[in-house]
Amino acid sequence: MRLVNDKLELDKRKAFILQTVVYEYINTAEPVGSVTLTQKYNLGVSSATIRNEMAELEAGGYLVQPHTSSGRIPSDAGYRTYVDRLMQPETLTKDDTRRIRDQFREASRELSEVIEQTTRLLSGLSGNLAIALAPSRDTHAFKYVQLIWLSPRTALAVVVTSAGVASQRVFEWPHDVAADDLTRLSNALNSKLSGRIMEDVTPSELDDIANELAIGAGVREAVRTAFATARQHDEPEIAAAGAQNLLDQPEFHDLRKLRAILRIVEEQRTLYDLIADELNDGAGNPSPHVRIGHELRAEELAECSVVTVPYRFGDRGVGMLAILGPRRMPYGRLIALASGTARSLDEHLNDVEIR
Amino acid sequence: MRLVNDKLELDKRKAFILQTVVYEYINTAEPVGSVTLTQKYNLGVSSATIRNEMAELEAGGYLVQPHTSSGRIPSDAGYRTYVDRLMQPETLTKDDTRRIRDQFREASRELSEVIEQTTRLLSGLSGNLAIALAPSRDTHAFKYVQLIWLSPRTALAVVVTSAGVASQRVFEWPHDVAADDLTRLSNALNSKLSGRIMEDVTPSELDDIANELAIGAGVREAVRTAFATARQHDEPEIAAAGAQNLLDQPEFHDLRKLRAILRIVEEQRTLYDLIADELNDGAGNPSPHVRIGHELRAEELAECSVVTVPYRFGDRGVGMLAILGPRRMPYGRLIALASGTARSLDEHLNDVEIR
DNA sequence: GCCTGGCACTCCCGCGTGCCGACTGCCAAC
DNA sequence: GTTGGCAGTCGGCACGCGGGAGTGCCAGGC
Repeated sequence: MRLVNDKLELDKRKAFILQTVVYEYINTAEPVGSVTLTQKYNLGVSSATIRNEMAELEAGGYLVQPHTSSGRIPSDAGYRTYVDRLMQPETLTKDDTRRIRDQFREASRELSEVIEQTTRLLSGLSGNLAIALAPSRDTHAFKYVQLIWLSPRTALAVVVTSAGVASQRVFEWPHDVAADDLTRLSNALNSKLSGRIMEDVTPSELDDIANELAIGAGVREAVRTAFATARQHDEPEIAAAGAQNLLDQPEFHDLRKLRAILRIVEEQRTLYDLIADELNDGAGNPSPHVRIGHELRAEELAECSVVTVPYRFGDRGVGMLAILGPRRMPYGRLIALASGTARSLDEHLNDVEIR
Repeated sequence: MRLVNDKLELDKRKAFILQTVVYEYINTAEPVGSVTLTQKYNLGVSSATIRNEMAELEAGGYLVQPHTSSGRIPSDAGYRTYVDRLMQPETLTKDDTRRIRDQFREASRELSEVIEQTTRLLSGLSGNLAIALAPSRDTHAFKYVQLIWLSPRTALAVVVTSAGVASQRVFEWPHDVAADDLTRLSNALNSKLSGRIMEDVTPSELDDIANELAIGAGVREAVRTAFATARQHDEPEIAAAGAQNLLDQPEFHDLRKLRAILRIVEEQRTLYDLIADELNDGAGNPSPHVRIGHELRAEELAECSVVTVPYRFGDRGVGMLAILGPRRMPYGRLIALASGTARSLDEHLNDVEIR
C-alpha cells in the first residue's frame, strides 16, 4: 500500500476493483463481496486476492463495510474517485435524444412553465428527482414598459423583459394623472432603456427620465416599484419534479430520509440553497458537476448525490439544472442526460427570448 | 334492529356510540373496542351492552372489524353518517384566524402565486395535503390588450384580464406592419371589449373589429391567437402542497399508498380530475363538501377523504380549495379551515382583481 | 325485554431462538 | 504475490410461544 499525499495511490488492479464494486453496487443496491466480483467479472485472480485488495481499499477510505462480514459498499471518496477517474463517460441514446427534442419542440414560451416542463422531462428520463432554477431576473434584458391608464387615479404598469412579462401591477394615486403623461413617460423609458440589463438600470436613472418630462412624484414612484418588482421576486423561480421516483430506491424506504427529501422539495428556499452554491462557478464553467454525500453539507442528504449543470439565457443569465438521487446513482447516464437537456434548454430559450 | 330504506335507523345510543367510535379512531388511529369506550366515555351501560350495539352497527354497515377479535373502525358509511349528522361543527380558533389573516395580508397579487401560497398556508394549518384550483380563465373579464411594435415584422401582444396578464406572445409576419396600425387596433379592441367575460368574446367578433379598420389578415390572426392563449392554458392552473405531512399518518407508511398519492400530486391532470367534479355543483352551492373513501371513485384513494370548498373570483369565476388526507381526518376542523381560508381568498382576490 | 358478568375463543404482535447463508480475515503452502 | 481452506462473525428469516386485547355467546338478574 503506497500512500501519496495522504491518499492511497491506486494501482491498476485496485482501480479496476473499485470501479467494479461501484458499478455493481449501483446496479444491485447490495453490498459487493469478493466472490460475486470474481464470478461476474473476469479478474484473473481468486477471491482471496480480491479480499486482500478490498481490505486495502477499505483502509484507504474508498470502501466501507456496513457491518462485519458483509460485502463492501463505496464511501464518498470511493464514489468521488469513480466519478472523477474511473467511470466511462456516456452519451445519450437515440431514444433519449428524441424524447428531449420532442419535448422542447412543443414546450411553452413562458420561462416559468419551461422550467417546470423541463423538470418533468428530466425526472422522467433520469428516474430521479429533477430540479431547475431559472436565471435571475436581474440578468434579463429590459424590453418594454407600458403604463396603462385605467382611470384618472389608477393605472396598470406592465414591464416586459427578454424573458417576457416580468411585472404587472395596478397603481393608485391620490390625485389625477393624465393619460398623456403616462404615454409620454412610457415612450421615453422605452427609447432610453431598451436592451439594457435589468440590474444595470438604477432607480435614480428612472427618476431622471421622469423628471425630464416633469412627471409627478407619484408616477415616478410607481415606475420605480414596477421596475423593482420586475427584477426581484420574493422567491427564486425554481421547480422540482419526480419525488415519487425516489420511492423506488431502497435507500428511501426509510421514512425519515424520505421526509427530509420531501421537505427540501416543498420548501423553495432549501431547494435553492441546495444548488445555489454551484451558480457562482457555473458561469465560468459550463460543464456538469457532481456532489456526493457529505459534500452536500447536509446531514439528511448524506446518502444522496446531486448532478448540476448550468445553462445560459441571454447575455448574462445563468440558470441551473440538477438531478438529485441516491448516492448510488448511474452517474454517467445522469450526467449525459442533464447535459443534453441543458443544451436543448439553451437552444429553446434562445428561440423564445424576446429580442 | 329496524331497517328504514334498507338502512339501519340509528337510535340515540347507537348514534352516540358511532360518533364516539369515529371520534376515538380519528384521534388514536387504533381500532376501538367496547372496553375502551366504556372506560373513556360515560355511557352508563356495560361493555357487554356496547358489544351488542357495535355488532348491530357492524351489521348495519357503519363499522368494520379489521380482523376477528379486534376493535372496530368506521366504514365509509360510518364516516358519512358522522360527517352528515353526528359531528359537532367547529369554528376557527383565534390563532388560525390570525394566521390566515396574516398570510393574506402579505400575499402576492398574481393569481398563480396566490394559489400556491394558499396551498402552503392550508397544508400547514391542516397538517394534510392542500390543493387549490384557480378559476378558469374563460371566466375572467377582459381588460386590456396591447400590440407592441418591436420591428417592422415582429410585435409583442399582451392581453390583460381581471386576473392580470394572461397572455404574452411575440408574433412574426412575412410582411411589414405599421406601428400605427397596431396602436389603432389595440385602441379599438380596448374600447369595444373592455369588461367583457373572456369566453363571450368570439373570434369572429375580433375579426370584425380588425376588418373595420382594414387591418391585414396576419395581424388579425395574431389577435385571435393572443385571445385564445389568454383564455385557455395547456393545463388547468392548480397547485398542491404538504405531501410530507401525510408521512406522519400511519396509513401512509405503506409505500404503495404513498406512491399513489405522490403520483396524483405530481400529475396536474389527475389532481384536476380529483376535484373537478365538484366544480359544477360548486357554483350554485358555496358550502364545503366532503367525499370519503370509495366516494372518490379511485381505488388508490380508498383510504382517503377530500374536503372541497369553492371560492369566487369576479362575476362568474369559481375556483376550488381542497384538503386531501386519510379518511381518519378531523373533519370538523378541516371544514372550518377550508371555509375560512376560502373566505379570505375570496376577499383577497377581490382586492387584487383589476377593475 | 333489556342489561350484565363471566367465559371460551380468536387473532395480532412482539420476542426469543436457532439455523442458514454470505462474507471476511487469517494462515500455511505454493 | 497468490491461493485454497477454515474458523468466525453477522444479518435475516422462519418458527413457536405467550401475552393482550377484544369479541360473541349465554345464563342469570332487574
